[in-house]
Amino acid sequence: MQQLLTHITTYHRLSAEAEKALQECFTEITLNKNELLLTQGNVCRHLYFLQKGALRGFYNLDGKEITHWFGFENDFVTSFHSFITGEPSVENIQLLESCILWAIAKETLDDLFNRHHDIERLVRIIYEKYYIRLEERYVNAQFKSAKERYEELILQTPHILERVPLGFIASYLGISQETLSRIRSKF
Amino acid sequence: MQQLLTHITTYHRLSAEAEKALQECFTEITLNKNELLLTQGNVCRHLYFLQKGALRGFYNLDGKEITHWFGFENDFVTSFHSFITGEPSVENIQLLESCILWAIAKETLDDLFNRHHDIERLVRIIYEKYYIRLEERYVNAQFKSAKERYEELILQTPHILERVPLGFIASYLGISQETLSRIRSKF
DNA sequence: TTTGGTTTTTGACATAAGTCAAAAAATAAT
DNA sequence: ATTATTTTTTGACTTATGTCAAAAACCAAA
Repeated sequence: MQQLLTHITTYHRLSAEAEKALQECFTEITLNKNELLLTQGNVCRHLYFLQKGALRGFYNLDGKEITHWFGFENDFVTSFHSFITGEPSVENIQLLESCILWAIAKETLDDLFNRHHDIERLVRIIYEKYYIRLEERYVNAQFKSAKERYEELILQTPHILERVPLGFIASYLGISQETLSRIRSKF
Repeated sequence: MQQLLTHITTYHRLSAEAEKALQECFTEITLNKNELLLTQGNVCRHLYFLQKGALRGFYNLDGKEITHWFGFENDFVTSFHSFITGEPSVENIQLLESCILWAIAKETLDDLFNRHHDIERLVRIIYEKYYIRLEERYVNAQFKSAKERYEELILQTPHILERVPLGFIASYLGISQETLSRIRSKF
């Protein structure tokens, strides 16, 4: 919990009361490797803070699993579309390692927003940062070669190679595993 | 201005006072076709609401212009990264048609946030919707073929073909103009 | 260790998309 | 209308990446 509180100060400093209220609204969850935090078809009613571990978001397309994001320490994770719209999720969230997570339900968060302007500001600022991150990913996906995308990924998340199977990384990069292997072989 | 006020109610209904305050903070701007709303290297200090017209965001890469987004009626536009971080923009915003815009400066918006929780909520909700949109674009960019991306674009923005030269559309789709032409020729 | 399973790499070939050059079509200017 | 300019299409060829199959490397138990 302390880690979550410390982490959010990198975005915005909360008042003591807001911090206390926030603290009371998160619940600790631990799950084991390969377990699913969310299964497609279900509504994702929670936002999670990933304290320790790694996970991936993936969906099924023509019988193949497409990994479209990874989560690591200090990431906020959820099936965003489902969480916001309340519609069933098209994606699954699977643990790549055993994880410690902190969960908050959407209604609880909305309630916090009503009680503490400060917390809504915090989330507004977090959204801004996450939006910028996604914009960067979008530009990479659309306008860079497979090799460039791979190099960019290693730069951004150097630890990823030791923690995530190459098959998932290839999928995330939008290339076949064979192509990724060949890119890697040419140092 | 009325169009802006009406449009934001599709996201969140403001109190009368908040609406009044908001109204006073936007300034009307009209610009002609081909003019630049923002030039790379400059900090983008404003958020704009596009009442009428069309524009594009593009940046230069190896001497080529990469169009990475379009704006149309009722879109909020800015160089988001620059607007949020205060760093010089890497992108340009150019008018594809003569436009009517409403501008608000970042400090003015921050001031509104302090005075009206309600307006910060509105923006938080707008961010959520724009994030979801961008996620969809990302998935298209990364995991779909050029043909699929084109079909998706036509579905989302049917009017785009009459308003935007194919060269810009090809760039936006991340393909060469020749490839786009060939996709189109096979109906 | 040895075995069995998973993950990663390699090879041969197929396909999607890019590049360069030129023609054709559409638009704008005289 | 006629010419000039820009936009779009077509053709020939190249390159990046995908697919399928098999081999190799790696890992985890027994």
